[in-house]
Amino acid sequence: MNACWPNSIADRIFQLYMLDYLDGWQILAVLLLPLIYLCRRPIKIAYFNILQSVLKRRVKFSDCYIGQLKYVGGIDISFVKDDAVHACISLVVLDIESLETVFSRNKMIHMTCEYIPGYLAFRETPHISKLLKKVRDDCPMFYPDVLIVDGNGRLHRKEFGLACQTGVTCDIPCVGVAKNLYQMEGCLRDNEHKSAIDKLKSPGDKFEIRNKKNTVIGCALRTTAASTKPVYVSEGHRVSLDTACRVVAKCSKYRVPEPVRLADILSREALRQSEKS
DNA sequence: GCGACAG
DNA sequence: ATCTTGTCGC
Repeated sequence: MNACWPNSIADRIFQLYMLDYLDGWQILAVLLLPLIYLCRRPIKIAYFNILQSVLKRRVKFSDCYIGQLKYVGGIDISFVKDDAVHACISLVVLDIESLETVFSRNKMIHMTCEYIPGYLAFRETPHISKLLKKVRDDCPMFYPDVLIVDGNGRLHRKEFGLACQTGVTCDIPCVGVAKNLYQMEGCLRDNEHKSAIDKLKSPGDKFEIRNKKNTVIGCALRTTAASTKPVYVSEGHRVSLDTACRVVAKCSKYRVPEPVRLADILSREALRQSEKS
């Protein structure tokens, strides 16, 4: 059963309202979101489509940093096996030069929305934005300058995936990193794609991924010498694809960039600890 | 309508 | 997302 109200919804509406992201009708639209979580899948999808297109108008696929890039944040959510509700979300903040953890926080949550491919953001963004807001209030000195989430940004059917929605909702520069290719028309795991992967020889090598409309929406990036399989990097918000790739390449010791990797380890560990007690 | 499908 | 040890190779 997912018949419960997301307790973050008030925060979310307020946040969007304050950022001047929503007019009257759109506020109504977001107010209805918890009700929509209870509806059937086709209704959810129709509604999510509308919200995506509303929020998409705010996304910026260009570099607009304020100040210097110092802290990189990573977000990940881990789940309990056979339990669709209980999960743990972790935020890790690293110094981009030394790659040392300067801050981390995790929190037990319960998911209110099922996973629908293409609409991952509606499942994860409420929790991410809540955690970020808390960090911004409690320890603003460690608030990340750029955030890496594990999920796509612009590399998405509607060019508006998790990283975009998180970036826009929280108004933070955001990069999307996916471990698998999100397949859609014009971008498939076919032989052409596989042969392009084979051409990636050294860390930092990448190739563009294009839309059906021939727009560059993301990159396959080889992060280390050891990993044959690339990660898929795309713009989230307030970063260009070029910058996104540079940030990801810079903080990759292993295939998955450190912030996301450490967040994954931390949230998994926290989940195991809470299971014992 | 059917299949594919980030986490 | 989750289950899951060792093992082969640089």
